[in-house]
Amino acid sequence: MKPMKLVTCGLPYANGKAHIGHLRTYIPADVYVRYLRMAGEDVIFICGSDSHGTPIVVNAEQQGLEPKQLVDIYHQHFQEVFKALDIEFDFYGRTDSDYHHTRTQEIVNRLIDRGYVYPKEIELAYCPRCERFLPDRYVEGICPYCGAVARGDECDQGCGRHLEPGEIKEPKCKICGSPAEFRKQKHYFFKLTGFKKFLEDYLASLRGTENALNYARQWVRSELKDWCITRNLEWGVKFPGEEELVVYVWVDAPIGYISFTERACERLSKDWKEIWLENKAEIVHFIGLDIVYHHCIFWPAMLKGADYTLPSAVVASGMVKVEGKTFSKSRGYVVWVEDDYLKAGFNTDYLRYYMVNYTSHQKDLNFSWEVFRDKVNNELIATLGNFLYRVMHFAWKNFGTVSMDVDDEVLDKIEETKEKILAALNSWEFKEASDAFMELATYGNVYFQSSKPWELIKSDRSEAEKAVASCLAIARALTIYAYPVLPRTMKKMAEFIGVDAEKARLDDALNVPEKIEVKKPEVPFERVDDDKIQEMEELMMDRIRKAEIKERGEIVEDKPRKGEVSNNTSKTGKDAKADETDYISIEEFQRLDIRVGKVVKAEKISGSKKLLRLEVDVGNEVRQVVAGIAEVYRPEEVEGKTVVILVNMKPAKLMGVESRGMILAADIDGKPILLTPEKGVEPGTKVR
RNA sequence: AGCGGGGUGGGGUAGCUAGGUAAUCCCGGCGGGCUCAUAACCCGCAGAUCCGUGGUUCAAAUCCACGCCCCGCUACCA
Repeated sequence: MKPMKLVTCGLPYANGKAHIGHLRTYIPADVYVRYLRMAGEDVIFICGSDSHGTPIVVNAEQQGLEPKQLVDIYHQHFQEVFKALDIEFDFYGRTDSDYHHTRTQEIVNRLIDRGYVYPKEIELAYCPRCERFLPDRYVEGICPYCGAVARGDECDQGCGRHLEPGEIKEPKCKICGSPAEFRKQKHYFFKLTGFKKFLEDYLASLRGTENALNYARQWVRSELKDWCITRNLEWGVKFPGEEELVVYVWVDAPIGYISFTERACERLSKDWKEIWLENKAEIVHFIGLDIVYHHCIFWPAMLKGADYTLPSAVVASGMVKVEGKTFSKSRGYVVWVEDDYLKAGFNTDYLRYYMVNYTSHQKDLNFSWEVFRDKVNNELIATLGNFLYRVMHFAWKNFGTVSMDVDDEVLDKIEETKEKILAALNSWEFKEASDAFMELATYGNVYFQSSKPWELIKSDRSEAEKAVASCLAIARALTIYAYPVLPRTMKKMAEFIGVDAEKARLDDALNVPEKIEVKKPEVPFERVDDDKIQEMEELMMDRIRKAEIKERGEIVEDKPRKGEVSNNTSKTGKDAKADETDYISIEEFQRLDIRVGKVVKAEKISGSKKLLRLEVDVGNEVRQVVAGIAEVYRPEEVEGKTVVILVNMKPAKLMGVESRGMILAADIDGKPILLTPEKGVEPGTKVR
């Protein structure tokens, strides 16, 4: 009998809404669990909200809430989002629950009893006004080495040097802005240094994705430091014997994997001790790349110290980019799951497919609305959906019930697909798994196309039925194989041919019944139309623009500082270049004939995504100009607009259309924003 | 700065840990076929000096060195 499997996902921090970056971990994990179950494995799948830590306390305070109330909000939010996306945990807990506190204290006590914890006095930043000790990220001051504005622990914007506590000059509380001071405090440390040898051996045998393992191995090879595991906070798990201290969140958060397992096991009538104490299960952690060292270093050392079962695999997903840019909430490069995606009403299977199929689990995933549209329309619909529908529809219309005399070659192909999926899962390559069923769908389309049942039906009904039977067997296999990725749609499609996808096993794809009764099918997927995508892009552009404006305000303040430090940063290259800019004379500038123009007509250039053909009134004439603004502006938006145009631009032909002039625009990451005069100005007015 | 991961046709992506006929797949472009199917399906064509420079080898996208560029992480934010 195969060992039980426990699959966990990194706990979302209950301090903000779910975004697309979260899904990069949760969707593949859910897909993995669904596949395992279909392969006949016994799996427990758990997760929960990470409720503790300073940011939650601060954020709650700023909103006039108790920490628990804030956690309530996001705990609820995440559960709703997961439900909407068919991410189904056996148990979804929260770390501010009693049972979790109990388990955490039990483990911390074990570590203390075994001599892995010792007290030590350290200096910490304290804000007298907030009456709170400040984590380094909440301390701002001046770097003693280069004079740049720095964070408590690191000169993050200047020389990059690591700062020891107390080293920073003029420390200020980032929350209230008042001066901070340093105070001596007794804290407790975990003897991580004693686990170096253990970790080296452990990491040599730990399974998982290379991105995580390589990173962790490297980390252990370098010098390990003991780990401070207490904080001066009210909110959290009390440290045994110290009323003033709580356990550091990164100690208690992973213990959630244990405490949530306990609760899940209660529901499932299983024994959690078999998993966490008796080493009778495989433990697989799905995490984001940013928390590798917690899961591959601190966490195993703690488990080892407390004599709990060690994880057998750590699977780390790559980063998420948005429209090609680094994911950033503050800069607007973010897709919110609820406010953006769900609100727009897209089928949730589309996003599941995108998250799984875009690229290897370890690599960076770029989310772009255009790619989203293309993947849905050209892959899910054109290849998979179309095949399912054309086959079912044809079978229903012409036969109703089909005798399943299936081509052996087809059965082989179905078997082969299953093998590919299983192999892919084994190496955590979910794209490969989903590519495997997409390939089967293409194979089905080719089979249908080349056997021409629509012709055969007129001459040889039984031959036609054979062809349809083989295609139906493929369609049936597809509803099963694709179910973990596209549960909603595949469940629906499976019903038309009498399959219960939720209960099916992968092996069932080959157990073809003698007859299949086909019900009138519905179209599996709705197309994603361009207008909707444009709407989503505009929503994002708007957000990015607003973020830009906000950031610009900040940059202005930052300027003097940047000048000061530019000599000893690695970024000097760019700055130096800026200083050496070739100046142009006023005469040279005057050679530019820049005028205000009015767009009298605008239309798309067929075959081009970026270009619009404009007719612009520049005062003495109407010019034809081709502008690369179609990605951001629709023709009807541009018509009537007053713009700024370089009139004596050398004429050029773009996509075969002559352009006499250039419309000026601000450039935000390659997206143009048209310039327009601040007051009403007649076309032809010179710009100087 | 250190460490880790990358740089492959117009865009995206596979292969590179076990080096061997100049390379996968999806969009997009072009041409053809089909009409059962959601302008969906099928077939074919065009298009890559596989970041650069050296080196190892009979043979390198694939191994080694140096360089350039992008990204992530660096333990008291989670």
